[in-house]
Amino acid sequence: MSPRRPTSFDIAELAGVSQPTVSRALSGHRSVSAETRARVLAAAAQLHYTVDRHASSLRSRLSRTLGLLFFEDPTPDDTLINPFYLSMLGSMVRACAQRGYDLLISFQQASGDWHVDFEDSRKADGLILLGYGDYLATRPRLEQLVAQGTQFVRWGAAREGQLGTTVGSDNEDGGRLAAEHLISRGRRQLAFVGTADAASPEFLERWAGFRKAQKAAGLPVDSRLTIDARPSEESGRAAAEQLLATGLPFDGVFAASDLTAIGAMRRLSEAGMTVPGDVSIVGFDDMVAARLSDPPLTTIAQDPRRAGETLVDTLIALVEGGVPNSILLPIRLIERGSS
Amino acid sequence: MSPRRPTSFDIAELAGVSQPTVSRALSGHRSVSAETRARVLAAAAQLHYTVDRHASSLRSRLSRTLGLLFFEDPTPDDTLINPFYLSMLGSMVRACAQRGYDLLISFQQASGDWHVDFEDSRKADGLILLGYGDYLATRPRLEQLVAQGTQFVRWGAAREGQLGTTVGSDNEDGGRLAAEHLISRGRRQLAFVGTADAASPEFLERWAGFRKAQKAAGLPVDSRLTIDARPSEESGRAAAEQLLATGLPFDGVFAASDLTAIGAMRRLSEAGMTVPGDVSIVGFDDMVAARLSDPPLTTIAQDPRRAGETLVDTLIALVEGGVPNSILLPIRLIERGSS
DNA sequence: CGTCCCTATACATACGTATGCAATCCCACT
DNA sequence: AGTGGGATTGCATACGTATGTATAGGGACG
Repeated sequence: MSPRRPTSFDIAELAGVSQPTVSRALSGHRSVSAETRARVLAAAAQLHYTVDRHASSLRSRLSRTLGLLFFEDPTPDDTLINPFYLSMLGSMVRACAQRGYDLLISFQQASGDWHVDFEDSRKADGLILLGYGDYLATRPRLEQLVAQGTQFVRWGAAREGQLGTTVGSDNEDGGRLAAEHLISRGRRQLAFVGTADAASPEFLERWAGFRKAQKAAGLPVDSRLTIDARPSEESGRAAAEQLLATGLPFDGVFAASDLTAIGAMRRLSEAGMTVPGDVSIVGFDDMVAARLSDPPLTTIAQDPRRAGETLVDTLIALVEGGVPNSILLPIRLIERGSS
Repeated sequence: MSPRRPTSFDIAELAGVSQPTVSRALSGHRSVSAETRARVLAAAAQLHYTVDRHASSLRSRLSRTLGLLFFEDPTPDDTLINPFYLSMLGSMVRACAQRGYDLLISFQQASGDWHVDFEDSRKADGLILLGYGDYLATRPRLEQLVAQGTQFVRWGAAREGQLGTTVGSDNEDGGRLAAEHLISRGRRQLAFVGTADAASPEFLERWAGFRKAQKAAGLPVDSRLTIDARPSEESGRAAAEQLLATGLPFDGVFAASDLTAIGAMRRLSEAGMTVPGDVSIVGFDDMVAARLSDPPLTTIAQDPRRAGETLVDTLIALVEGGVPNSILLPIRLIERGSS
């Protein structure tokens, strides 16, 4: 165990300058001559000096830390975080490290006091909000965040008149891609499986883009071919059941989530329909299981790496005084066997 | 934006005591009378006071933060973190929050300078090492950690003469469970698919437990029925191919990973074997795809929630001066259709 | 009634850095 | 040579908390 960790005073003495000069030299302040800076850096390297984050943060009132807040689903299933969020984690950590920031991770209930807690304890310079949505009930907390001057970026659907900065995938375009792909495969009677109400803005957008492209292609849209379903295999199976029960003909299905798609595909196969012979299926998410399903699932993929990087970059821009715009990330189609 | 954030001096004035008394009252120091403490707490609540983490850490030399270090695989695939590690994340965050700690997340290359960086910058009181293994080449860094007095806990195989504290699943028992399950299903000629060398200690243990149980049951062990494979579907398919090529009869397969199991199962089906008619298959991990495969995969499951909690609890015990033992977590069999 | 001890509180200070301001130096310009 | 100004550097201090030490108060005991 080392006797004592070196401070900027030790560096100062070794380099023959004052402590403030060390601080300025290390932070790249321009009023330090090149020669002095070099001497300071050499001394710092020699003693393995690192700035003490706590002292630095105390003085500068900046923590060089971003807070990553996962908001819990209403269903408090402990271990299951939205897999897409998890897949963003890697690139977020990396992007933070590159810019010299740390990433603090935290779970919050949308109804909790997180909006004051983070500001009060000064743990983070800015917040990344995952899964917070834009629900009316929780909007007051965002308003307080803005009032406090706390910087934050949300992942989600960018909409008019929204508070703060948003980064999200172009879900509507994803819906369009799905529709156009099915149409290009000669499909004419298209069904949508997934939630199409305002409580799930992302699903709603997928639905809207899908239906819009359908109309644009001059195809009829039958509202009885929109089936409500949640992102689970069971719900997908149930939705397929309902679809069959309508007695209506259909030859293409777009599911707003891969799990739903896989469940529906299973159920339709069991009912004697062949995939992609009788019906083409397109999912959404490109989760691991999509590649493994039988047939492999054609799906719409978001880019988690880019999403994470963009969130971090946007937040850092905000924290450092910029005024970045909300961003809509492109999305792409992955063609596999199910269509 | 509030004019100024309240400090312990503000609380002191409001409660009619001195600043040190506020500090002691809030930290639960016993030399503060119950009445005074109540007055301080009331004042703190009234002003929404929170301790400034930076000042507190600077003074006390404790950050109340744990560092979570993911070590990268040799293959630098950006977005893919070991899914099991990700599934532990939730419970780790929760456990930290419960104990009043924050969790800082970071990626490291095993060859990097992380071992000095974290100690020097005082960012965390202790480290959780995920994926660091116990490779000879990297052991010196662990030694330096110990020499510095840095507290850490590793996830992995607990072995004799190891540095520091380890938490891991009882992989050997997992292998035993797989073997006994297959045997209970009447299987007699058992194959192992996965890595059985020292570079992957966890896989090696699964293999060892599997073979040991086989011998204990009086079954013959044919080393030609141990096939090398990595955790991917392709590798599983290739392994099945090799297995068939041996010409040896087999009626049970234990794969050290679900992905391998699914790949092997596919390939064997294509080759005309029925599952579980001709051959029973057991995987390892219980990933989402295991439930979705056809037939659903019987598998050995680790408990990510408990794993995360145990890692955090152990590290906190260490940080707070305890001397916790290394821990081996139980593992369980999940029976599904593939066996 | 004095002494001692225990309890509860206040006083003083240190943690390590960043930054406003003053001081110095050197050079150019008049 | 005198003045001014830009470029560097040093001085002093503040950030907000935790803790060692001193102090005041109040019983208990002889």
